[in-house]
Amino acid sequence: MKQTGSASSAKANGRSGRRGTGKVRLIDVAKLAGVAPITVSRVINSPEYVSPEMLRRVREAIERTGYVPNLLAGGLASSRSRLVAAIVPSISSPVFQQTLAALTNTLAEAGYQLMLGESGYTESREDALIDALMGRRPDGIVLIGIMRSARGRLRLLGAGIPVVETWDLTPTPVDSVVGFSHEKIGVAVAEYLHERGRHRPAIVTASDDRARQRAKAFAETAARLGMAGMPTVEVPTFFTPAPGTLGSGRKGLADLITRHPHIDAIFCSSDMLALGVVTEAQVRGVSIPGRLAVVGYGDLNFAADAVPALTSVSVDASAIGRIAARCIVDRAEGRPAERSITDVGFSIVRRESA
Amino acid sequence: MKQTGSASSAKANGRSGRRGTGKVRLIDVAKLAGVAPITVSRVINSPEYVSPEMLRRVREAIERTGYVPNLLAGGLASSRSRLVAAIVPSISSPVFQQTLAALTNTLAEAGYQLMLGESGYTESREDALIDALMGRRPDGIVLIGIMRSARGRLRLLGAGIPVVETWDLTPTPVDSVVGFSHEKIGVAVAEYLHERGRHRPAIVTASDDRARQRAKAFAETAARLGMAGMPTVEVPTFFTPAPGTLGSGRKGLADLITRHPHIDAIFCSSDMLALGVVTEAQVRGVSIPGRLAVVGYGDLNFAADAVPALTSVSVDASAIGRIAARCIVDRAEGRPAERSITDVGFSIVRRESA
DNA sequence: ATGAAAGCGCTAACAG
DNA sequence: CTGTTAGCGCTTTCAT
Repeated sequence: MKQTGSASSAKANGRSGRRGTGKVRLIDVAKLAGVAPITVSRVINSPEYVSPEMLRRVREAIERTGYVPNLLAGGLASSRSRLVAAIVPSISSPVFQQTLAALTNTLAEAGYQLMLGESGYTESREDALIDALMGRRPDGIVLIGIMRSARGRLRLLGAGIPVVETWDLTPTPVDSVVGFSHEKIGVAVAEYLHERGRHRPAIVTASDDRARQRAKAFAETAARLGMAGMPTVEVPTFFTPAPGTLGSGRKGLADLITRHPHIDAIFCSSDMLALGVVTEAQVRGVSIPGRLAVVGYGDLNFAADAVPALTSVSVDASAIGRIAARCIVDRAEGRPAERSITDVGFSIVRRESA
Repeated sequence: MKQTGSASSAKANGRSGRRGTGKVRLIDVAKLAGVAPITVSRVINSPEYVSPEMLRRVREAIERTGYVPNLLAGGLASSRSRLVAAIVPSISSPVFQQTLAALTNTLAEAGYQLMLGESGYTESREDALIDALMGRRPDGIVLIGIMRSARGRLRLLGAGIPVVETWDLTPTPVDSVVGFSHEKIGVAVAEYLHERGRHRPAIVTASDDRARQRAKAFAETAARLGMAGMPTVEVPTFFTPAPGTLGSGRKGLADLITRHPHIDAIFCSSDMLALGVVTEAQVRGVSIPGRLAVVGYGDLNFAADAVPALTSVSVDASAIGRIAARCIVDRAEGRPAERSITDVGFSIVRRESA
């Protein structure tokens, strides 16, 4: 008959055990402080339940041993990994960086770490990524964009953890969503240009989902307002692979102005594209905003200082990250999430280009 | 006398245990396949040791149960978390994005996940971050930049895991380093401009470590070459907080040209700053490259398409990420790292602006 | 090629 | 407020 004994005290000191990292463990700290392991655990995770004297003693022992808790073990024991997964379509896309930064930092403050995955705008990679990340038992998952694949939705739902979709709105989030309406942006920009007397709009857009939503709403609204001459004429559109670059913006204007010399406004799916359009316009001697109005999207940090300064759709990318992080942390700590759909809105920042 | 029994088989099915996630476990798969748990483990982690028939049976069971291995548990048992930590000074700094993307993807291919932390260019945050990340027992850690704080170096060394410092070179890496010499860049750019007959150079630079290294080497070389008129005259320099923006580039030129009207070349610490300088030059009617040569850094995707196209220092940011990832994976899997110092070099891409 | 036993380092549950 | 006990779900070691 084997005695389990105090499994952990079996070979407390030294690495005589099966394997082990040879590092300081919780039990080593407990020994030094002359307390039970669980007390050390409490000092770390719920100091409010520990007497000041004990706190002092244990903390000194932690200090002296240089103990760093093994969160893998803690996570396994508590079913709370304090890990949050994020799936980003493109890490190098500048619009998402602020969200990512806010996410990382807000989570870090709460003791959570972000795991990053890049899906590259394709559903299959996204699904594979979800599986890989799920194995880590994250306490939550943040998606840039909304989950369209049915299989992905099921897997997320099945995980039973908070899921936050972002940068978009949907009436049917997997769990919760924080973003804004790309459709409304398209409508608003079309109206903005219409009010300023533009009648022949065009579009330069990257071909990702959300950019297309904005373009579609823009085109429809333009048609509705009779901007294209008559409701059925299509708004000339130049597509380019995501993410948009200055170069593709230049190509966009070159293409559009050749095929449709009378356009007087362009809605770009990113500020980088808009900067490209502006650049090409300068090269061709097309005056902005005189002959051509240009509206960008993202209100990136160069928009205000470009010449002419870019009118752009501004979105609070940091807020999206912060709110998503709070949403997950709240839920993970047992607090109910405030609401499942958060619209952070947007605004059109009027500058010289339109 | 307690029997430990088969700890795991105690309450195989259902959540009658202490807690637990109610999810499918390895043992559930084993039961369904009628094999020992370890066999399922082998099918997943070392299929080469399992017979084809067994492989088939177990894989079917995995499929039918929808089993997703708990890597937290696996990591604890094997002391290999398959997690890699990355510390970035600034997530939103465009130069690092490609490295981050390459890192994430190369690691993901090898079954590793990246955990992200942002240090914000300060040593104290960096140290705190290291502690937080170490608790996760990563199999490796990647730093953008080199570790200067002594405390940080010690903690990294003490962790006993591969550490890769990047985006710089040092003869004394904590472990290994993959980057390039910022000093050489400064020298090379100064020589480049000198060869093209520029004699009154200036600098617009962000005030981060690496940018300052480039600026310093540039200034020293310029002085050595007699570019500043005589060896002791300082090269006019405009500093701006990192990261550099288009706006600060414009301010930089405005400031420099007011105080030093005769400058004929500017070395910028980023392409965004260079774009700002170019923009401001256009506004002021300063011809580029006629009166003023401008060199950027980063060779970002807009450099080639700007007007005038930006001459820039090109660095293979993706290679840094890929090599760093391989370095870590190799070491983690027991293969020896190829070498501890990798210089990926750089090149000056000659375009219109200089 | 497969299996049994024994933990990895920590925390939840329940006492006192 | 502190301690005891029993695992969390997996993999290593050693045996067959």
